[in-house]
Amino acid sequence: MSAPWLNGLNREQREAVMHGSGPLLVIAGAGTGKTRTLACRVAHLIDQGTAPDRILLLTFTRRAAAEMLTRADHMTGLKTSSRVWGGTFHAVANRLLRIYGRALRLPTDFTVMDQGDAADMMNLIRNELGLARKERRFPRKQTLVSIYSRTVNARDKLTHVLERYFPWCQDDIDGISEVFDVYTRRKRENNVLDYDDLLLFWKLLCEAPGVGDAVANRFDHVLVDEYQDTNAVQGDILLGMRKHNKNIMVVGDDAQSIYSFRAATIRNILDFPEHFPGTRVVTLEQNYRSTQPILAASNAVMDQARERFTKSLWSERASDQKPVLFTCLDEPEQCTVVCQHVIAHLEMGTPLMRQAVLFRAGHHSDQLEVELARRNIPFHKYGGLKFIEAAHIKDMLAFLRVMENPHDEVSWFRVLLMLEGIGPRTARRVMDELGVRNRPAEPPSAGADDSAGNGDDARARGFSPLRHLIDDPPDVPPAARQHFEQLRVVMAQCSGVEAGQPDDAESSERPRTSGPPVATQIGRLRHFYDPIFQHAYDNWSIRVRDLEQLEQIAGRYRSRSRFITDLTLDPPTSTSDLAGPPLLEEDFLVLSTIHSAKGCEWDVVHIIHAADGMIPSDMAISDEAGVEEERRLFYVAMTRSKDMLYVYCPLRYYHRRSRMSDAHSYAQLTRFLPASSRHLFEPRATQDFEADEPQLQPLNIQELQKRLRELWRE
DNA sequence: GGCATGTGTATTTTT
DNA sequence: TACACATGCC
Repeated sequence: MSAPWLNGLNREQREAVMHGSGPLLVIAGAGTGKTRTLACRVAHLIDQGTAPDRILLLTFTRRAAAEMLTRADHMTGLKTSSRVWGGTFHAVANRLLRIYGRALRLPTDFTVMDQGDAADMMNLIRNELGLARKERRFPRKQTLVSIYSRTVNARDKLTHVLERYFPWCQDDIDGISEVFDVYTRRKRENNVLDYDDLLLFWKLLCEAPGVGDAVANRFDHVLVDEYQDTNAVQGDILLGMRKHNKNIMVVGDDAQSIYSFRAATIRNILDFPEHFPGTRVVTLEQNYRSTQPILAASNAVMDQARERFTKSLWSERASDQKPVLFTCLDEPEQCTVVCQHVIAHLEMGTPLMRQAVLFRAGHHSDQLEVELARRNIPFHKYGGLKFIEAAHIKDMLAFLRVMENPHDEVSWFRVLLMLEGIGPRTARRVMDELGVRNRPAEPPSAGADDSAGNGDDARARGFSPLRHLIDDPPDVPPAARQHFEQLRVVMAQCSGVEAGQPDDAESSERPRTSGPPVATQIGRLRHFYDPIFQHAYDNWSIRVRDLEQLEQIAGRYRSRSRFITDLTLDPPTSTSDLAGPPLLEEDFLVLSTIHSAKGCEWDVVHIIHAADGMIPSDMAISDEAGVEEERRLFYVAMTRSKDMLYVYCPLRYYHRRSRMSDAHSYAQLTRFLPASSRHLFEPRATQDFEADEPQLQPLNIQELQKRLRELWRE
């Protein structure tokens, strides 16, 4: 009675898939068929009679969830996957809170702030409190968000977070906690949630008497992928979701934990068996992805790790080809050689899409991108600066956000500052006159059983800053008047709030339900925005394409609310996402940060900038844990490769201070490839290199040997 | 009060 | 290189 999709699984995979009830921990090394196992598990559960909508599949990206569910559909031959609750923690939190949020006195029509919005709000508060004009430099907005986020996600004390991760901010602790205090309140006043709130409120939801059980009981099975990269709050959420029903499966690999900067903690996976007594542990060790020499080199990197789960990955994929360690003179040479190798593999039959160039930081590929463009090699870049972070996209979204949530101060501020003749002062006054912050407070929840919550709408209704703008616009300086009037008109058109309409309860606070389709709204807004845009940005002719793309994406949505939320929770990761599925004949090389490459695989992988200071990043080497994470990062990069791995290290970096200067410094090969593991690689370099800089090679080896000795002394 | 311009500085990874 | 902040002019 073995289902067809069980054929071809190995013993351990089958054990995980067929697991009955109760907690299951799958330690899945790189390339051991983790995705397949999860997909099979979903198929199996559905086949055994579990209703698809009673399965919760938590993944790291929406794409990962979609892929697994599609695979599950193929196995069962059913089209049920769309009913499974699949997605990231944040996306699922958003969905649940819109259904159950009322129990926490959380209005269900909140909007979600991304990190940029959160930073802007921090900045507003920072200025309001007069902290920007201190004699000493107060932490920047982005730093404030990082501190806040870590404190929340790690469930840590501010003092400890500052001491450990932001020691240079310790003197400002009073100001920081004041900012956070206002920030927390302001988010409620503005009816917005940040990323951290989504998790935090989900956790609170689980703990709320009555509703907590209702939320948990909604699911018969909870499955979690990439469990090594979850944080303390996410750990709590799972505990809360499985208080009674213990059907939970988590899959992860401690050797691939690379998100500690987002407060992810390895403790979740290590302590899982204690949190869920009776856990069955299954370890997947057969690697189906990489050739044996690639695996040997990767394992050698992890063998030097300070602590780890012992597992020994093995592969049946024999090969004579060791990974190539290519020593380049400098970065321009690295670009040249990478391009040559990419073309060579293409000519030998590996399409560009089956090849990837991986790097530590988004800007590490800057020079390569220029070179690829020069050679007409098409590529798509993942990670790094995203579409959604571009100023003109944020501008356009600010219009939509204001209409969606007229209490969103950050977006109002952004919108008003776009108008010529309006600066921070006037913007503040206009917002005050519109009553942006005067959102009627949610009435106290009558208690646990009040989840159906009703009747509290009356207080929230009857008043909207948007209606105020349309019916009774505040006065603005003469220079801004015409512009402001145009804004008023376009907002009225797009929001569906007609001037002079009676203040009827259905439409006054919730104009969002009416109005033209989102794409039409964007089109109209662009009429208003285009002149502003062209004035504000020198390179507007390039950026205008982004606005067109935004309009195009909007065409897929009926609801403005969904459009904004999706864009915030699942932003397009590369230009490819924007164009929809690529044409069949279209081939492109993948450029990706290592973080964004998680879970992916390619036939040929090129890791560039394998130099100390790049991998590990200079920013991360101040403490031991940081270096260890960089090591795992390098390991993740190496194990993405199936057939052929190139590791490149430029030996010389130019300082681009001035064009005339040829100042440069010498780099060391990454410390993760000490002399002792060098035999696992095939060394290559350009011929002229040794003649050019003969003294470099011995110098490096000495230094590396010194580090190796230090390792032993530990 | 807005805005253009100049100066100093810090610079990873992402939901 | 971009951003935060100061300065000085309208």
